[in-house]
Amino acid sequence: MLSKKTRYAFRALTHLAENYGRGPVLICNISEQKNIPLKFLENILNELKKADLLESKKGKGGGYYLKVSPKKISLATVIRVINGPIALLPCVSLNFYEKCADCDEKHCGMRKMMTITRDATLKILEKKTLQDVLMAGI
Amino acid sequence: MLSKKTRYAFRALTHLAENYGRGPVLICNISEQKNIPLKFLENILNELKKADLLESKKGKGGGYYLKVSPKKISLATVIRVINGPIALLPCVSLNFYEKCADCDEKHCGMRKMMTITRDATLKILEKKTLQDVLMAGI
DNA sequence: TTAATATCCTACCAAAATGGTAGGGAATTT
DNA sequence: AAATTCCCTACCATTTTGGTAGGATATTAA
Repeated sequence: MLSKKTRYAFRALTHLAENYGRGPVLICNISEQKNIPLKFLENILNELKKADLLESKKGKGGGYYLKVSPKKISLATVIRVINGPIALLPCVSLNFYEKCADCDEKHCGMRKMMTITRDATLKILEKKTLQDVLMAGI
Repeated sequence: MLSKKTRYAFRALTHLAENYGRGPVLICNISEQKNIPLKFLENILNELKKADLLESKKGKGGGYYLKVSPKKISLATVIRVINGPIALLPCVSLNFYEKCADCDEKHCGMRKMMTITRDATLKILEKKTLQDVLMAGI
């Protein structure tokens, strides 16, 4: 399951996607309109910025905005930044790989099943973008 | 990610699958051979029993054994019993559904994306069984 | 009928993750 | 220099995770 934080992140990002190309949006506006605790949102947006998905401006007229088009931000990317691994086992994760303690990876049945599962999941999550979320929401 | 408990459950179940049809297996045997903390394993097996995947016998010659063939136990079933929901959002879960706080389900883009994702994931996890895990491990 | 063998049940516990809050610092604009 | 806005560090309560302890209960065999 995605954490509450990740769901907040998606809500904030779709708001920024709706305002793509119209300049910075204030944290407090997103917070109010999307009903996300202000201080919590602050650090979510900051993490997304550090992950190079957002850009920010300080001072009057400042705020946050998407660094690239909503078409170029996949759901997989967002999930990885805020939620962590997408795979069901660390030993089949592409971005957060960790070796298993006891198993021989060449002959581990679970690993093979989880690899197939990961591929099926990623096929969707890598392809679908913030743009798709917007379009599907109309 | 699957919890450690869920991974223990799968390891225990594959052991029981290997011994399917040969009578009960002792908890302590599974614990030793699969390197799972004994007391923790006790309650994992018990949960699997309550979920109707296992049967048990007390006293000498007792132990645990699969209630049905490894071919009939899907990975999805095991995950749901020990790990919980498979879907990425409660509002798209088939077995653990919960309504979202703020969204109108008919017009929620995220919900639609997560439904597609769930279907892709379940297509694998519902079809693959303990038997497949055994076969893939050879 | 008693001892041995196994599972079953309840309760507890430490460590980590989750979902925040508080308060001030630093950059930018007017 | 004042106002605005993001940025950073630290803290905190609650829940989840990953166990452990100890005895109760059922079954079998002598």
